[in-house]
Amino acid sequence: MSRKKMKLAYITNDPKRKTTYKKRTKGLVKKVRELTTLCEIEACAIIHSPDFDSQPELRKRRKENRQKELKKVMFQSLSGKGILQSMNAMDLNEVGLLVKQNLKDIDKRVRELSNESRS
Amino acid sequence: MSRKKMKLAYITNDPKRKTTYKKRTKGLVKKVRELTTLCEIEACAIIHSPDFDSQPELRKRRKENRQKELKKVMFQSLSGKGILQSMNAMDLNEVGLLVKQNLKDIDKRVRELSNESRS
DNA sequence: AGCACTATGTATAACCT
DNA sequence: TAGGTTATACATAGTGC
Repeated sequence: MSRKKMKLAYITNDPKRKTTYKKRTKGLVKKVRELTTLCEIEACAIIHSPDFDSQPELRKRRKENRQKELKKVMFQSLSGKGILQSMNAMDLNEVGLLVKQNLKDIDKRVRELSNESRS
Repeated sequence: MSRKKMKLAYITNDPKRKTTYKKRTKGLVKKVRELTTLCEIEACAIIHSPDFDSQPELRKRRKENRQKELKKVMFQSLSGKGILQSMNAMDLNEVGLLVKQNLKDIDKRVRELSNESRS
């Protein structure tokens, strides 16, 4: 978006990608800030920063081994068929209630079992 | 950012705010899409859409009653002292591991208590 | 309400240091 | 590699249907 039009595809060149990542992340954060300010809503961006410090293989393994739970819950489920759709359908509170309910259920189970133990 | 410069403050005018919300949300989603594509990273934006369909009072109560757990965990904790800082410090995986660990601990407790009950 | 337009402000890719 | 500059592409506030 500046001196040249640029294809919207993965930037294979490492330094270039890193630069773009930094610049665009900064811009994105600013946009989120503005949106929250202008409309007084809650919003945040969750960005999984690229792992430039390790070898490609290790990078890959890390990527696979980590980011399981939250990624699944927040990224895939919420973004589902694309971020746009998810944005419209997504309600932060709804997800919060779901999580809370899960924890409540588990906690309840714990308490019930505790009582069983004592009786 | 177009015909006039606009102050970066809450837009009190409802229709205007709604329009801005829609336009900017769309733009934000596009930015997220581009970032994930260009850098092949995982990223998503979580936006709590404004509640225009209810009365101001109801709106307020809803806002208070809902969005507890996830908002706290994701928005306040992660964004902490500001989104910018959180962006830099934030690692999706780290949070995921935290959540996972919590669930694991609870599950472990449940299993232990189950054994106690049986013995 | 929602779309299309467009003048203008903003973000940023390529450079440069 | 990081930070600053600039030409250009993009986002969007205001507007009119």
